[in-house]
Amino acid sequence: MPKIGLSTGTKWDGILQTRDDCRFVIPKSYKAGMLVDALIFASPKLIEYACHDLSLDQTANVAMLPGILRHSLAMPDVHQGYGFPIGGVAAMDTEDGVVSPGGVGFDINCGVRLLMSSLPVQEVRPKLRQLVDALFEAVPAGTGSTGPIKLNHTELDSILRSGSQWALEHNWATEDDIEHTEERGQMKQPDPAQVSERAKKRGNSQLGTLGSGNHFLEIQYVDEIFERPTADSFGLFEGQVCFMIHCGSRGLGHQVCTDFLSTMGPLMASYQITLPDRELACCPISSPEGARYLSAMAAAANFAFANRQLITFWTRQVMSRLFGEQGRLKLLYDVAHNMAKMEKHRVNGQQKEVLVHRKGATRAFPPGRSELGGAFLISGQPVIIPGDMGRASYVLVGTEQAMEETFGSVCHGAGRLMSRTRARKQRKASDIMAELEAAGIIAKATTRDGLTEEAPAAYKPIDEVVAAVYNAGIGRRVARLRPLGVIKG
DNA sequence: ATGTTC
Repeated sequence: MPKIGLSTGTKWDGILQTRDDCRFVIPKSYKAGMLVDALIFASPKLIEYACHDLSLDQTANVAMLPGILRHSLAMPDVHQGYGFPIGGVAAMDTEDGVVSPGGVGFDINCGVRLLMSSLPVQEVRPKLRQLVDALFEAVPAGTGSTGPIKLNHTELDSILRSGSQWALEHNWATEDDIEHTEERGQMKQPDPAQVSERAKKRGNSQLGTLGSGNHFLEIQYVDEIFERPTADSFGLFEGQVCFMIHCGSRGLGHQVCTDFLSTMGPLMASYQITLPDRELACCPISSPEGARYLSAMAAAANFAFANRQLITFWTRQVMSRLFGEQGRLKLLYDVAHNMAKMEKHRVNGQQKEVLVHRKGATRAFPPGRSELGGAFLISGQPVIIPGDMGRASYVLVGTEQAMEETFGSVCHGAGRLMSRTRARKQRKASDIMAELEAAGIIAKATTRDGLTEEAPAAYKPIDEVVAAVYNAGIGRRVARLRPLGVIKG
C-alpha cells in the first residue's frame, strides 16, 4: 500500500492511502480492532500537518468504538484532542453503539454565531476603537470570569431545560433569534438532575461570559461573496459589518465531561468494551450511564446556547448605544461545534437513527432537511467557520454530498497548527498586537498569553482548510469575512 | 476547553 511523503520527525508512521486530492484513508487492516476505515478530508499539505501530532492515531482509534458506522471521519482542520481528535466525526448505531464524552469534548456545545448589522464597514471604522473598548467592558472575558447575572438553583435548572427559550422568556432573545439557532437553542431531553452540584456551582455565575482560550467576540466585515443568491437569502452583502461570537458552556460543561469520564471509565470492562486509550471512555447508548450522559450533555448544551444569547444581548446594547437604530443586529445562525446528536441518516441503503458525535466539527445540512426551518429549508444550512484573528472567517452552506460522506458535517475552524506552549514561546504579545494594528485590526485581551497562544501563525491557513471542504464537495463557500476588532479572554 | 494539579 502506498505511503505518502512522511518527512522525518513526523509522529505518524502508519498506513495512509491517498484516494484523491482531498481524501486520505487509513484502512481498517492497519490495526487490529478497527471496525471501519478512517477517512480524512484534507489536502496534501494539510495531511502533512495532521501527521505531526496524534490526529491520525486518534482517528484510527475511534474506528474501534463499538457500533461505529461507515467511517471514522476527520475534517481538514483536524488536530489532536482528548481521546478523539478535534475535527473528528463518528456516527454510532443506536442499538449496539456507544456514546463517549471525549467524542463531544470538554467544552460541550462550544459553538459560534454570526450577527449581521446593516452598516457598511466605512461607517464603523471611525468608531472602531470606541466599539472594541465598549464591548470589552460589556462582555466579561477570561479564565474564571463571572457575569452580572447570579442564578439561583431554580433558574439555573430552567436554563438547563430551556436554553435560548429561557432567554426569550426574559427578553434576552427574540423569536427571530430562536428560529436562527441550531435546535432552536433548546436540545431535546435535557435532565438538570444529571448535572452534578459541582457543575452547577461552577456555572451559576458564568452565564453571559466569554471564557478564555480560543473563545472570542470579533467585529468583522464581509470581504467577498462567492455565491450571490445564497448570500442574498442569508442577508449578507459586501462590506457589511458582522459580529462573531465563539464560546461554550464554560466551567459547567467542563465539569459534566469530567464527571462522566470518571463514571464511564471503570464501567467499560463490565460492558465488555476494550479500547487502546483510556481517554476513549464510553458506555453503550442504551445503558443507564449512556442515557444519563446524553441528558446531562443536552442540559450543558442548553447552558451554552443561553450563554451565547446573553453575549448577543450585551453586544446589541453596545451597538444600540453607539449607533442607535442603525446598530440593530440580526442573527444569521448559531451552530454547535461540540455535540452528540440523534439524527436520521441513510446507512447501507436504509434510513436509520444514529448518534453523530461531532467534536470540533459543524453540522452542515443540505436543503430539504426537516431540522431546518424557514428559508434554510430551501437554501441549506448556514455553516459558520471562524478562522484566526488576523486572516479570515467563512460562511459556508451544507450540501447533499456531506450527507452521503460525513453524516452532514464539515470542519469547525482553521485548527491549531502549534501547541499553546510553542505559540507562547515564539512571539511577544506586543509584536502580535502591532502586526494586527498595522493590518487595521484592534485586539484587546485580558491576558498577554491570550494573544500569543491565539496568534494567527498558531493556526492552519483557513483558506486552505475551507478549500479542502469545497473541493471535496461537502460544503460550498458563501462569503469570506475579515477581522476588524477582537475581544479575547 | 478548564476555579490551567481534588
